[in-house]
Amino acid sequence: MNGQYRTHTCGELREAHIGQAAVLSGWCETFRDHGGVIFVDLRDAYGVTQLVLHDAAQLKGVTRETVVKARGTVVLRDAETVNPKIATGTVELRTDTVELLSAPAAALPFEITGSESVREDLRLKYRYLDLRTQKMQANLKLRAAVIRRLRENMEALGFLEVHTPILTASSPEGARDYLVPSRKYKGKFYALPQAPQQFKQLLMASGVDRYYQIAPCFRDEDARNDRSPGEFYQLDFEIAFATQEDVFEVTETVLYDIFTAFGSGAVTEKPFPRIPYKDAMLNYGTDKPDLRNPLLITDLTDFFADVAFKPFQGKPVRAIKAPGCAKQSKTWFEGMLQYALSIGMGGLGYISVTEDGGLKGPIVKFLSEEKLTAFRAQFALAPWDTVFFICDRPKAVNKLAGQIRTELGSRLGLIAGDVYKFCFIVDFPMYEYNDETRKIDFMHNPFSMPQGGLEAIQSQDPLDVLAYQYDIVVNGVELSSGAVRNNIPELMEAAFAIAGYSAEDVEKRFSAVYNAFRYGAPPHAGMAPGVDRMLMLLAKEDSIREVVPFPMNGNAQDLLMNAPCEVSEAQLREVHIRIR
RNA sequence: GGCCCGGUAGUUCAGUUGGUUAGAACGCCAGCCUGUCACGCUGGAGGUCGACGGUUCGAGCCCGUUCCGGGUCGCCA
Repeated sequence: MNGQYRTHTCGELREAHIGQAAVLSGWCETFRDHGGVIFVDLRDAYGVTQLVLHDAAQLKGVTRETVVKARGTVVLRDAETVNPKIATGTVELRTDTVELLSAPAAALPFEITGSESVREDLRLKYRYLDLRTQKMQANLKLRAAVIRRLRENMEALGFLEVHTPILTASSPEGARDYLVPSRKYKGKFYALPQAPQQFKQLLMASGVDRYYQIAPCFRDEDARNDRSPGEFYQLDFEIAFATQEDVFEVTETVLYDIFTAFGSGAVTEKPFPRIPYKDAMLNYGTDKPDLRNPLLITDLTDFFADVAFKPFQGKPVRAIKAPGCAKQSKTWFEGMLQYALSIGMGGLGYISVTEDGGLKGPIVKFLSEEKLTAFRAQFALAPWDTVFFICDRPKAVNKLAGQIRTELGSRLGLIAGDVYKFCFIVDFPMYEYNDETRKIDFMHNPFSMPQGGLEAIQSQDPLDVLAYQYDIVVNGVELSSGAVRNNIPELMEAAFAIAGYSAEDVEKRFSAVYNAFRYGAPPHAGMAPGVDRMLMLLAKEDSIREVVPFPMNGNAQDLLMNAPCEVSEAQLREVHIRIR
């Protein structure tokens, strides 16, 4: 520090500095004017120091959040006036001169220390004020530290960082693209990449062995609490000559390290559980299960097949045992029923175990003695247990059971807070049936390698073909999809043919990758965990916007910079666009 | 794009069955105060109740339209 603006930061002074002359610069956070003595909390990025003045004239023109330079002497505070809440609380700066370094700050649109409870659009419009809070400063620092550590991890594992283009070609599949009009080529457009997917596959064909990048991704889709509109960052990586397990090993190593280093809770020990998609849908009712929730879903379709209970006849039935739940009040059960109705269920049946071990509930009388015995045995029922039943159309029953499982978990307080439960979901189906178009579509990534290769594509029912396609999930949040890629042009043609694409379509739509793979492409696989979602989990934030420095609002507007905005006629003319 | 909820002071909110001059807290302004740290005390300013239209003797409140915000579903290969 050159001493012109400061000799110390506002977080630095301690008892060792007593008696020294010091110069501090920062924002005036609060004033406490006692007439004869005035206290000012001076804040900078490193902390807060109390200034003591004896003449109000020294503060002429100084308002809250005005930036000033204070010159004075470090003095010890009396024992009874020590402030244990701040690191500098045993000392203060007896201030001789105060000099304005900014214009006097205008009246604030909201109180900075209370910004968390302010309307989000107002916080975003004045983001530079919002970012002054301790919490947002901490989130900025966390973001930098996590990204630095991600890089360190990937470098240590031998990955090569490669930057791929931001201005590239529109891709026909997937999310809506952000388009950029071309000036030199009338009627043509660049697009911002939804992900560097094709580039990283081209890098594999280029002889790069292990690629990674903290990659910006752009998608013109509507926002969610865990989904930024417009743009977000992924830890994108791809490995040549790799199997699914090779990718898992990297993912486990990096995520375990990051969540252990920056999280506040136990992290799943390696190896993370691998759960087949089909099992996840059956046992948890979702492909992104929250494993903190101990409740499991059981398939009781066969059990009820010969039971004369009308609502369950001819439909799949799922059950969830909630230990001790029968002790809940009637109101509690009412609340669960209301929730079930709100998600479109017809009702929510259940059987409870009474204190003396008896079974009660409207369904009991439809079950024979043998059935009841089998029921008790299957669920190892104890007094006060409750088993809930979910019955619906085959398309809906798993999802509904999953929602009931989640709701029961949270209403019964079964979700532990300080723990990160990871799992891989594996063996996703390659295709799914689209009810609307009555066609077979790719379920996830069309570039995934079908399990069983060409033979499976040619001989199996397409809806039975699995892909080397996987997700990494933590606490019910999907961090990323990934896949072993299809690197054989002939197999790509066959896989696309099932979804209704001709070889010409494939060559036209994905010409770069398709052509590259004709000249020798190694087998490869990869993944791309979302950085913003990681940060959201690590910072324990409910909204992804809390960990993004300058996020757009939910309607994809930048309220600070006023984007999107109109542009001049001249600009439009240059890029051959007329607005109608 | 569908559905649900909301819009009252700079901010966060209250506002009863439609009824006198629309309130509180914090912030802001002025004054007082020599040990506070969310300082305290006294006083003051600050409102097109999102907008437009309607019902009514009378609308912050009821109805319609519209704008804006939030959530959710669609969407996110």
